[in-house]
Amino acid sequence: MEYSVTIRMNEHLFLRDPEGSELGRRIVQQGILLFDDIGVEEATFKKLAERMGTKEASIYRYFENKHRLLVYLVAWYWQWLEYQLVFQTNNLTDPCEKLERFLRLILLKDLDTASSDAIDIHALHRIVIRESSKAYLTRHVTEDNRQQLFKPYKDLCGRIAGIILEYRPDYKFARSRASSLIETAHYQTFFMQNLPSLTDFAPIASGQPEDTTKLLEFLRHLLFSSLNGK
Amino acid sequence: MEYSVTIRMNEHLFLRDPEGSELGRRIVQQGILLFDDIGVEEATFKKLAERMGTKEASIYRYFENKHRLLVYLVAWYWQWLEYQLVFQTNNLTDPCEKLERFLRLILLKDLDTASSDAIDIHALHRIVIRESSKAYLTRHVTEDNRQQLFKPYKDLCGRIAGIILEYRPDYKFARSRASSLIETAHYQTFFMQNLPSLTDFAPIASGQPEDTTKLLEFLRHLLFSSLNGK
DNA sequence: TATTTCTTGATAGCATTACTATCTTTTTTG
DNA sequence: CAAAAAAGATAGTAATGCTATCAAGAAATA
Repeated sequence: MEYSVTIRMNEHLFLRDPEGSELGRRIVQQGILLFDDIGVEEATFKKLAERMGTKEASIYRYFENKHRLLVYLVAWYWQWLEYQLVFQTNNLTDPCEKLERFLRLILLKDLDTASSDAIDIHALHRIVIRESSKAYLTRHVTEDNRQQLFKPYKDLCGRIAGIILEYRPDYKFARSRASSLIETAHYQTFFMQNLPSLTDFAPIASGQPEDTTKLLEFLRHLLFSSLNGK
Repeated sequence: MEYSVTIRMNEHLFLRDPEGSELGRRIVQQGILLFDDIGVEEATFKKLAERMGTKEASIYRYFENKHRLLVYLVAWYWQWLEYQLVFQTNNLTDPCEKLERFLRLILLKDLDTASSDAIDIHALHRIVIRESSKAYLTRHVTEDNRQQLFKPYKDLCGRIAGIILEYRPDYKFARSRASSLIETAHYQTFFMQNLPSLTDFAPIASGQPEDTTKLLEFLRHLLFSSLNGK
């Protein structure tokens, strides 16, 4: 699986391109680990700097603030995911199969964990589940949106909507269906792990690596029942 | 419609019961207006105190912090909604009709806006859409959950799941279906208003009172296609 | 009615956060 | 090698998120 693709990011996401220097790359890499460890809320640039052996001010040269770093990471994730989708489906013709591939992808199933890259994709995935909605649930969505910060997410949704329309050209809710699918995957994962009584996927034993098989089945059921309905 | 029902709240949600004093009630009432005006992120107890003509310290006597106030408001909303659901469906026998009622309820459709109560339910609804997921998307979910802070949400989901099972006793995902329905209603509303390209409900003209008719149709379609599927 | 208790007001203070500014040293690059 | 750019180091500041204390007024109780 191709991890080390250089993903070109929107310039509004940063002050100085973190891909352009060793320090920048470490900010991203360690930022992911910090956010995953203690959560975005508890994280500060000071703590990140200490963890990295650098100074707060240096990080501020790359990212305007913590929120922008989060938006950057989430955008990176969506671009990465879209790339994976394209890569995994470009030899497929059946839209049904493409959707199935995507379902597995958003749950990060069957992914070779040998991350050659500096990015810990599983940590990033956990951040996306817990924190990504905070990237847009703010007062400045409109402004951020104007700066195209959510373009990667919209692009991905657009692509899924496209596959849905390949499958059912007359489906009326392709975009809402796509965004619902993604969001549902995320908070159902969160609920399963943290508020299991809101789901039907209670873990067999606590401490067990959680089983996404039933969740996948649920998502598949939801998606295809809506697309196959009269 | 009964607004002025006294809703009994979990004691862990506050330090001193806000229902028990005039000041307390004003904190809740004005808290809703402040959160709605400037968002939870921008809100502080200092600003709330200034707005109310009281002191920061007085508010701290009622609520541990801003987050707890948010959790309180959201819990209140869920209890209110469950009450409305019970009230509106206790004379119905058809589970299908009950679900239809609920769909309209989560969108706050056909509600007599003559709020006799001090609580501005529309403002609270907007807060729930924008901020409620932040009530549980934290590092201390587990602890908060142990204190039963999310019980109202779980109770409501449980009730919806119950209706689903009335309708389809063999449905395997009643709880996930219920929580998905609620969450989908919320962020699709948010997307419709803020990131419309993620939905199929683009407003006809900006500034127009947004039309939830198509969203309602979408939710109905999603719900019943999954329940009626083979 | 007197008194104790409870509630709120008023003021102060403190550690942390979220930056900004400046200056020096190191590294890169033309 | 010179000039420019990046990073390190140190300081500082306004706002945030509290906690503490004490006095005044209101309410409950003896």
